[in-house]
Amino acid sequence: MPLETSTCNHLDISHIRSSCATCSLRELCLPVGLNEQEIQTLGDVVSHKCKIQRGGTLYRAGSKFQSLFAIRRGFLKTCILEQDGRQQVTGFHMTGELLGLDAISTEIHTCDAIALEDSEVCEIPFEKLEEISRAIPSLMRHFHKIMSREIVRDHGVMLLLGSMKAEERLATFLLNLSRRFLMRGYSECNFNLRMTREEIGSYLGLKLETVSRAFSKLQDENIIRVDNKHIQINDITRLRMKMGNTTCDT
Amino acid sequence: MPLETSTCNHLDISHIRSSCATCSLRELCLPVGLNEQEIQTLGDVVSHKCKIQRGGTLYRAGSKFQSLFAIRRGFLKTCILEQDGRQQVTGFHMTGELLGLDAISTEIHTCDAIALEDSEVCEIPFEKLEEISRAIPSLMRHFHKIMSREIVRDHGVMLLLGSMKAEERLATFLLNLSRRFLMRGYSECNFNLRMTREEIGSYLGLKLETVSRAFSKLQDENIIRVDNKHIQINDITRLRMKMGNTTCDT
DNA sequence: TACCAGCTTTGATTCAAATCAACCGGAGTA
DNA sequence: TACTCCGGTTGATTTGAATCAAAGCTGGTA
Repeated sequence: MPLETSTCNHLDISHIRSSCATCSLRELCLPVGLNEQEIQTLGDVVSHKCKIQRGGTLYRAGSKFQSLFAIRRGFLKTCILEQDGRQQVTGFHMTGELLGLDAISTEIHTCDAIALEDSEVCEIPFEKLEEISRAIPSLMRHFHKIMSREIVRDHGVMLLLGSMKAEERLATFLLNLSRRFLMRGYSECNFNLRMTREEIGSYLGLKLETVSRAFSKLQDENIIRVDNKHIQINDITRLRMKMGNTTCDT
Repeated sequence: MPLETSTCNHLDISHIRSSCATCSLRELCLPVGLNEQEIQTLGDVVSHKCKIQRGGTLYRAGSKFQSLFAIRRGFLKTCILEQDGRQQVTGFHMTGELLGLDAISTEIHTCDAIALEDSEVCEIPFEKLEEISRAIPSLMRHFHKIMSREIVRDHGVMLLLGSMKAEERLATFLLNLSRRFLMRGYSECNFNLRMTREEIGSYLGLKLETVSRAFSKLQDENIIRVDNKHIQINDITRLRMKMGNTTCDT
C-alpha cells in the first residue's frame, strides 16, 4: 500500500471554530482536536505567513533549520541536489502539509523546497512548537503522528521504487494525487499536474521518456486522458488495478 | 512463518524495576544528554526487557501499537508483507536503534519486525515516553531528532532506489553497515552479514541473483572479500568510489 | 555418516527501461 | 513573422537487471 494509502494528513478539521487571528490555522494540519484556547496559543506561534512565487525557494539544503512550514496554499516539491547537477525529488507537497521535518535531526535542511506554483506558507518556529506542545499533549501527540506518517509515506515510496514497474508506479502516483485532491475538495478525476515529466520521473525513479510512454499507454487503454499537464481519469477502477496487487484502500 | 512461540510478549510490563535496567539505558539511543535523575525517570519507564530468538517476531503488521522498542543487542529487520507472499524489507536495525516509529501514526504497526539473530529489546510504552518527555525537554528534543533521522534515512534509501545501479547500491549498503559496526566498536572492515542475499535484495530493490553477482564483481576487483556471510573490505576507498558521488549516510 | 532443505553462485536468455535521436508544439520575444 | 527555448512525444537501439535453469555449499539433524 504505497503512496495511495499512506500519504498525508487527515484534513478533517472542519469541526474547529476559531477567531480570525488564528483562522489560517484551520487549513493546517496541526490543530486537530484542540480547543479554542489551545488554538489561540498555537496561533500566537504560527502567525507569520510568507508567500513564495512559482519557482521560488522556501529553503535550501544546507541552510540552518529553525522552523517548520505549514503549507496554506500552493504546491511545492522537495528535492535533494546531487553533485552532478541532477536532482532527486523526494516529495510533492500540497495545502495542509508540513515541511521541514527532515531537518530536525541535524538542524540543517537536507533538501531544497521549491514552489511549483505560487504558494503561501506559515512559519512555525520549532522551538516554540516544542514548547507549547509540552503544555498541550494532544498537540504533541498529533505532531508525533505527523512525523510518523511521513515515515510511513516514505516506506510506501520505497516499496514503489523497490518493486514496481513503470506503469504501476505512475498509476500509484496518479491515484495518490487524485486522493489528495479529493480530500481537499477538488475533483479526483480532473486535475492539473504542477510538475514536469522529468520531476515525476525523478520522484518515481524513472526517466522522463518512460513517464511519457507510461502516460501514453494508459491513455491508449482509455484509462486516463492526458492533455499535456491536464489529467482526466476515465476509469479509476482500472487505474487501481494497474497499481498491482497491492491493496489500495484502507 | 514462525509463529508466536518466540514472539515477544509485550503486554505485561508491570513487574521488573531493577537498577540494572537503568544501567542498560546507557547503551540506548534515548538518554543522550540527560542527568542522573532524568535517566532514573526514564529508567522507570523502560525497565521491561524482552528477548527474541533468531527468526522470532517482535511485532507484526496490523497489531496494535503501544510501545516503541529500543534494541539492546541483536539485529532485526522490518518488512512489509505483500499479498502475494513476497516481502519488502524496509530496514535493518541494530543495537541502540529504536523500532516502531512508523506505528505512531495510526497506532497500528505497518510492518513486521523480525529478529535476524538472538536479540534483546527494551519496551518503551509510548504514552509514558510522551509523558516524561513533557517534563524533560531535552528528551523530547532528542526523540524528535530520532524520528527526523529516520525520515532522512528513508530519503537516502529513496535516492538509492531511485537512481543507483546495482553495484552502487550494494557498495552504499556495505559502507552503511560498515559505519554502523564501527560506531558500535566493531571492525569496520570485517563483519558478518546477518541477512540473506534475498533480504539484501529486497531492501535494495534487486533480485538475489543480482546481489550475488554484485558481490562477486566487487570481489573480482579485489575491493572486498566475500565468504558466504562474512565480508572483508580490502579497499574502503575504492568501495566509496563505487558508491558514486552521492554522499550517503543511509 | 549421510541426507536434506535452504542459501548461494554462475550461466544463458529475456525483457523493461535507459539511452540516443528526431520531431512537435506552445510561449515568449527579437 | 520567424526564432528559440522548453517541455513533451515517439521511435530505434542498447543495456542492466530479471528470469530461468542448473549446480555447488552449508548446517542441521535423522
